[in-house]
Amino acid sequence: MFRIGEFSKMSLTTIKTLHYYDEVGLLKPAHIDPFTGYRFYTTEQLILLHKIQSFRQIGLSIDEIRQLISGIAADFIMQKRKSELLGEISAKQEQLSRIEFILSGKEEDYFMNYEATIKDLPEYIVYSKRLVAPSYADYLTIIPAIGQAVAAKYPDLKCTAPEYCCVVYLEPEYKEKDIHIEFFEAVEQMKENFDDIVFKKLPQTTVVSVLHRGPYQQAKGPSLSDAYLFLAKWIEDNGYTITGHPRESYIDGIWNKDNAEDWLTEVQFPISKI
Amino acid sequence: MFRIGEFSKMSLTTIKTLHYYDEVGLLKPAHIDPFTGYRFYTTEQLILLHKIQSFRQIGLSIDEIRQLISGIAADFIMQKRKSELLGEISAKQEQLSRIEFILSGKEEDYFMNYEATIKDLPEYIVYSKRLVAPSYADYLTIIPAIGQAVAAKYPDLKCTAPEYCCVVYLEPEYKEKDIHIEFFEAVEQMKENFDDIVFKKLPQTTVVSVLHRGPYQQAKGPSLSDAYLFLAKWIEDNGYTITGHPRESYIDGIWNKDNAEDWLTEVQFPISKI
DNA sequence: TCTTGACTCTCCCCCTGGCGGAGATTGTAG
DNA sequence: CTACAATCTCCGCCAGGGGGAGAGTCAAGA
Repeated sequence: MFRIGEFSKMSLTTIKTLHYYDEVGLLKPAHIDPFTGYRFYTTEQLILLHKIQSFRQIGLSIDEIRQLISGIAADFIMQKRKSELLGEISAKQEQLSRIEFILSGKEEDYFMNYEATIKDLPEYIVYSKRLVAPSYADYLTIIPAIGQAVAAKYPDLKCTAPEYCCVVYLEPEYKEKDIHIEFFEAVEQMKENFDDIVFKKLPQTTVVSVLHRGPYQQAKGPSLSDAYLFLAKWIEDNGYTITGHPRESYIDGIWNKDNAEDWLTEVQFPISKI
Repeated sequence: MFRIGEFSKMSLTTIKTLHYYDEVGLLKPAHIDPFTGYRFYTTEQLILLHKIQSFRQIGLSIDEIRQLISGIAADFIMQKRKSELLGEISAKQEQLSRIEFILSGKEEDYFMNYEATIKDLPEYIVYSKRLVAPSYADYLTIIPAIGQAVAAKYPDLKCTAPEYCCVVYLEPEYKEKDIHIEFFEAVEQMKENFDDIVFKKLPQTTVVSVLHRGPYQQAKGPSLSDAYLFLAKWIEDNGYTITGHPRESYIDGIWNKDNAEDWLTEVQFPISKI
């Protein structure tokens, strides 16, 4: 019978840990003096603790070790831990890749000053319209008109709060003219389609996004196209693939901010891992 | 200005998390109503939160993000996180390797029923003696004699509590006769050498160890040599290299347990990763 | 026999990054 | 005026222990 300090040195385990294992019922002392409360251990406990240490070293939780010691389903627990580990390793490797991407950005690559974030967009109920815009400048007339048409048809229909209003680019390459787009605005309920307005559910999607602050085009400072360049590079360097058309979601713009420097747009690419 | 619920939907962040970020000073609302306590956010906070999310996704802590936002030492923090990640990934890969080793052990490999544990042995002050034992059976006469000789020379010298008493095998291959060994016993202080007894410090060492329960040799059931086989396989399969001679450390034996089934021996191999 | 110092006990708080719930206000729509 | 939704603060919880306070125990030296 060893007192806890001696047992702690034999097993290379701190007294605190032995207290804890006693408390959670993982390793009870062979005997506890009923008067002093002193814990006494034997070499039986040393064997068990050696087992516990080996299981802790492969990352099993106290609870899993408790199950293993009860003698059940060793293979099942090991398989479970193995698949956990595979997931954890690939998550860390992804973080590493993203860090290296950031470290690779030089000061002179001014378009690298975005922060890419992965988001799981929820499902949205939207009305939508496909159209071909002669040029970007025409957005400002075309898009408000759609909203007005819907409001005229369904006066009770409300947009979601907060608003989610975006444009999807249907063509792969960049164009200055005759831009094929689909416009979406999130609303609270589905309604019947009319004219070219289609109500649908925009499914849940995983995207990588950046926020673009400022006007859409400018001579000095980043234009919106830099956000696209950045995301394309990010997606390639971090081993993702694009699974859909890019979206621009408008947060602040000419309708609520006079100064173009204050405009805020989110660019999103649907992606998945390999 | 958005209330917290609306802001939460815009940013895809839970209200709880926003409360928490406010509390820890990571993201303060633009305004708090002094009468109701309601929090109000603007798109400025949305931009900042987007940054925070991207940093959280690469595993930075709240504190590190707070430093980054204060505008200091971005590269330093990223490098630090990178080396952390490299360490974490290799730790997980080691766990994976150990799990796969366990899963590869079939029921019929009865010698696989050991549990390998890595330990950092502390430094020990020991007296030691090199000798050649004609056979294993001679241990029982040779070793006690050494202890008696030391006790006669230094009556005040005490062994450590708990005892640490081990034999190191100086030759690489297994032998049944004329075994070259070095015997160690941990004591409390250094003393002058005498005869063939040498006092020294056994340096701190990393070992992989198993516990062997039962007699040293037996017809059915594992013999001590199975522990060596097991460890050798473990070391190779998990990508370690042996960096020293194996040790047997005696915990329970004939001196305190009559029944050989109760003997307990620890076998240790000094190792390092690649 | 007394004292001193080393051990050990229990109890409580701390770490991370939030999550869940209770009970009390506040805001808004019918 | 009354629901009901939104929000507030406060408290406890997770894993795996670490740190320390204050009190009781044990063994050896004077």
